[in-house]
Amino acid sequence: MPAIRRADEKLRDVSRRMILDRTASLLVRQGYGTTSLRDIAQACDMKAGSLYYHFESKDALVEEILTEGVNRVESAVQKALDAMFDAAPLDRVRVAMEVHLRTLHDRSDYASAHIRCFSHVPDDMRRRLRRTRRSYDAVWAGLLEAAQAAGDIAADVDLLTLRFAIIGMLNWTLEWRLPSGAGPEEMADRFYRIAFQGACNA
Amino acid sequence: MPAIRRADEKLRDVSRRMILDRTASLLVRQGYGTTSLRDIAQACDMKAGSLYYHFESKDALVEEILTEGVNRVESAVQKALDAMFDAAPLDRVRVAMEVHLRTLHDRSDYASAHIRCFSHVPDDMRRRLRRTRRSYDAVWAGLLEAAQAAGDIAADVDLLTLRFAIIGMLNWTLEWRLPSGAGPEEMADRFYRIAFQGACNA
DNA sequence: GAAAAATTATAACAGTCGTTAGATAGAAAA
DNA sequence: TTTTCTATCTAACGACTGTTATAATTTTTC
Repeated sequence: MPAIRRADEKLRDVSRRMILDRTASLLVRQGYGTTSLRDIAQACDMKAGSLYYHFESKDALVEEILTEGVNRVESAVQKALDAMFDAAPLDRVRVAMEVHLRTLHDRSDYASAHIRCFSHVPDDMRRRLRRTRRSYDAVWAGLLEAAQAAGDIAADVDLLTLRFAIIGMLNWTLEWRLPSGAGPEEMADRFYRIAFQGACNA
Repeated sequence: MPAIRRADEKLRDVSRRMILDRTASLLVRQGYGTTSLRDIAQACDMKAGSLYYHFESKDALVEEILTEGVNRVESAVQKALDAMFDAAPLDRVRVAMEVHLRTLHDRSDYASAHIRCFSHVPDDMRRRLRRTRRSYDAVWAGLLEAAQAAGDIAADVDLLTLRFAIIGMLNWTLEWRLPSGAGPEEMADRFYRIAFQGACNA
């Protein structure tokens, strides 16, 4: 189907990836229940039945996307943190915010699809996704605990609430269009400034 | 249908309100596309066709719920602000956060349904909902401008970003279960402390 | 009580849903 | 070329969708 293709990658993998990509985009815009297999097939220049050569069901296709959504964010953040393992705790938090936000707004829609569709997906799928999330949650819990242990975060700040606040700020950006001129990194820095130094005059 | 009913309220209005309430609850849990009229009817101990006596279409029913969702939050916040019109700008912000969060987590699901379903609703409905949102956005813009004009918010803090951050923190609480023991008001206070004084040691 | 009005149920419509089995085309291997 | 495997299409299945016209029922009015 694609005109140009590296010799070492199978058509199978290319089509599979295309289906995943375009389905993710549809999921972001239309949601889980409103996106039909025929919608997906049309976006891939295919027929609905052909999708079953690559995926055993609609839910299997969706679940793979949403799972990859979390995993992409987690591995991007983890990679950035590993490259600065000896930095100051709060710097690590700031970088994690930047990478999280950048991954959310990059060209692919996997992470956005996860955020947009998570709560409306069938119960058993959501249960499995929740397990996948937990690993990423632990990354953040560790980051904030380290910063508080180092005395950089005030002792009376509840870390769970702080984590809610940070992730909420970042993920909620999907609901707005970011101010033109301010990329994800710039926005993340502004959020960092608000959450850690506060919006008030010091 | 309901066993007990005040003498001065019409059966029509009671049924209509019940349909709205229960549909809102379904929308929160299942989303727009996955909630069928037969689901709704069953939740109301009715048949799907009977819903058309009260609403001219599924979308009309949904739109009324989502619109009321914003309006409830706005009027609750506005009412609280009117009762403290001469308070310090930041106190007004803190109270707005509390009322917003409390309305989001009260027994009715209108505001939650709006937040959960907004992005997956048909395009024309979403356009109209966006107009409704604008009025509430203006309330927040005014609140923050006043606080910055009074010198309570640092001059170099971008107010649009701050608004994103605050609304994002508050609305994202729908995706977690709030820490047991901390009600909406307590959580709002913690968020206020984070956003305005910062999580760092001063 | 009967008559009128308001509210819900019934049953079907055309269309779409996820899914499947089998046919078909294309590329790779022989 | 012939054969074999890969990838997609076709056409249909039963179930479900929003919606409608009409009938039945309940509630209110007299």
